Amino acid sequence: MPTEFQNKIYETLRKVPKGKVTTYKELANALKTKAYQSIGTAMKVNPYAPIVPCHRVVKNNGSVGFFKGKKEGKAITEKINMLKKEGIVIKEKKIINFKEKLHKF
DNA sequence: CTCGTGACTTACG
DNA sequence: ACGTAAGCCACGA
Repeated sequence: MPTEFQNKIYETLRKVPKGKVTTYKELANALKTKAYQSIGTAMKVNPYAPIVPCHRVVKNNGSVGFFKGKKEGKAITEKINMLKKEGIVIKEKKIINFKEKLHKF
């Protein structure tokens, strides 16, 4: 059972169009909170896996961060692959033209 | 309620 | 550039 906080995150994150990404910070800013870490935690427990594009959420510096609770391994590669298919260019786990791909609410 | 943890960020040396 | 520390806030125990 997601909390209100998480619900808000998912709702906001769902608005991110395909081919775009967002950051934990922007997300937090949109929610008017500074609990950046809590956002990450919310992703980890994210029960709306396909609906909520948690793979489109990256760190503030453009790093892809993590995915599916795995800190490294092919999960990251899968994430990158998905993003690449959506038009995002990634190099060394960093997004190219990050500022252009960044979606703002 | 308090405490520890965290898919974070920013600042400092 | 890199490591460490501090800060913030939500969540589970």
